[in-house]
Amino acid sequence: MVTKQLRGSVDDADLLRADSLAREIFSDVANKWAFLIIESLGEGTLRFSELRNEIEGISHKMLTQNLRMLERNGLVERTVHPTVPPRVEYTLTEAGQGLRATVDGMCAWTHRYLGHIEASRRRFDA
Amino acid sequence: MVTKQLRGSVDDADLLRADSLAREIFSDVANKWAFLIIESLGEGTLRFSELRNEIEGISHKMLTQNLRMLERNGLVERTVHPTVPPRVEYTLTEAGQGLRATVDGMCAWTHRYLGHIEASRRRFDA
DNA sequence: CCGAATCCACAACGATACTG
DNA sequence: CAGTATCGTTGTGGATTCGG
Repeated sequence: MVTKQLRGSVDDADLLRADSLAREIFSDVANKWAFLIIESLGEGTLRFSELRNEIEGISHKMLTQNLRMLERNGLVERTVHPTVPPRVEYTLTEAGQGLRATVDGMCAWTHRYLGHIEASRRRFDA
Repeated sequence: MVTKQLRGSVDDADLLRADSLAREIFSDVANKWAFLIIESLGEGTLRFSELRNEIEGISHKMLTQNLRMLERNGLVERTVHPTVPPRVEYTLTEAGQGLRATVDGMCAWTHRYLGHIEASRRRFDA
């Protein structure tokens, strides 16, 4: 019983830890720049400057910041070619590929309901 | 030919408009609170206060703000019961249900790669 | 119970300049 | 070309209060 209680509390602690971690990951990854980066890298490896061109409106700073974050969470792999000028390439890891389906799903959803949403907005704004 | 040119430019304009709208929707919806709200409403209608309890750490303000935004975009329907005290219920529309799959996918992904991510973080932070 | 408005601390972001 | 650092501005988000 004591064992069970102990086991129980350990499991609870683990669950709590896992939950807070999950929440943290959610906060990191569920933002528009991260999604757009993943979407862009979905088709293959890209250089920093290529990403910058691909994703309209993203600043140098936001791109580096989000790439670091995605790298830290293991969604993106960064490889530096020690040439001159330097060449840095980014590619999705397996985990990153795993999220691609989600992001693609959201893109599809957006286009599917575009008209719907536009209409709803007009109604609401009146 | 003129017609074709005209048609062409109209289509281009439409595409541009659609793209910027899509981007706008992305900016609105691809944030953690919106996702957590959709996830919570996935199981059925909830009151404001129930949502507040369900979603740990969300402030009164963030909840109202995001609910308005989701309502404006037609993902959530808001129904007020004119009782006293007032009772306000939120429920997913068809469009909202459409996003549910995406959000669920992300939740599943998070739990699937939790260990992966934790390890990657430890590596990176060294 | 729900929502809107106010105030304010602090984080996000863009621009710029500098390094390898 | 890619990354870091700094600075100034804007905006976000929490706490609180008042109103329906």
